[in-house]
Amino acid sequence: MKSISRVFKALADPTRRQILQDLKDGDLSAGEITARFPISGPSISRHLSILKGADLVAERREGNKIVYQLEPEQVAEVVGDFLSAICPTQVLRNRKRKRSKS
Amino acid sequence: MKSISRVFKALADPTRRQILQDLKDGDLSAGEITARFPISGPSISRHLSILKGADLVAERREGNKIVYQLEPEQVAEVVGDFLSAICPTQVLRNRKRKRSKS
DNA sequence: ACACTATTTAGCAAAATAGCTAAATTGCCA
DNA sequence: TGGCAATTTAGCTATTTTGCTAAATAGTGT
Repeated sequence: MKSISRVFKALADPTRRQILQDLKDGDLSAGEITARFPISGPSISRHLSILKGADLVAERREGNKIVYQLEPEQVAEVVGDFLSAICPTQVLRNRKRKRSKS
Repeated sequence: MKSISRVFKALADPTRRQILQDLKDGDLSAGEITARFPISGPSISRHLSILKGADLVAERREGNKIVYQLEPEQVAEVVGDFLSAICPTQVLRNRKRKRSKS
C-alpha cells in the first residue's frame, strides 16, 4: 500500500488520533498508552502497529518496555502535501484567522 | 458522529481523495466524476454522499445534473487544526524545505 | 403522458476493521 | 533455570465498508 493511503487509514480511527495527540506531550510505553483507553492491551497493540506501519510513530525497547514516540515529520509531510494539493494557497494562509464553528 | 471523524473517515478512501483532487480544477457533475473512475455510478454516488456528509463538497442541481464543488475551507480547517495539534510549529514551518523521500 | 437522461436508493455479497480472550514472546531478576 | 511483567501474536466474532445490479426518483423535452 502506498504511504499516503497507510497514513490516512491510520488517521481514520479516533483512538489512533488520540494516541498521536497523547504522544505529542512526550514518549509513552505501550502500557502507559493502554492505561489511557478503555480498550484491551492487544487492541492498543494493534493500533500501535498500524501507526508504526504508517511511520507516524517510532518504537524503541527500553528494558522491559517498548516506548513509542511521535514522528511529526511524517504527519506533516503526508498530510501537509495533501492539504497543499487540495486547498488553494489563500485558504491555507487564511485558516488561522477564521473563527472556529460551533 | 463528530465532524473530525467524518472528515478523516472520508479521507481514508483513495477514490474519495482523488475525487477531491479532481474537483480542485473545477466543478464536476456526478456523471463526469463517474467517467473518471473504473467503478460503477452507484458506488461513486455513495462516495459523493460521504464527502458531502463530511462537508468536504457541496452539491447543486443544474437542470438534469447534479454538480459537485470542492469546499476547501472545511478540508483546511479540520485537517489543519489536527496538524496543528500534533506537530510542533517548527515542523509545520519547515515542511516545504525538506526533500521528498523516495 | 411518455420517453429519455442523470442520479440516487435498496438490497446483497465480499473484504476489511476493531474489539475480545488465550497463548506466545521478550527481557529482567532472583 | 524459574518466575514475573510487558507486549505482541493468534484466532475468533461482530460491525463497517465497498463494490455490484436492479429499481426508484427527478428533471427535460415532445
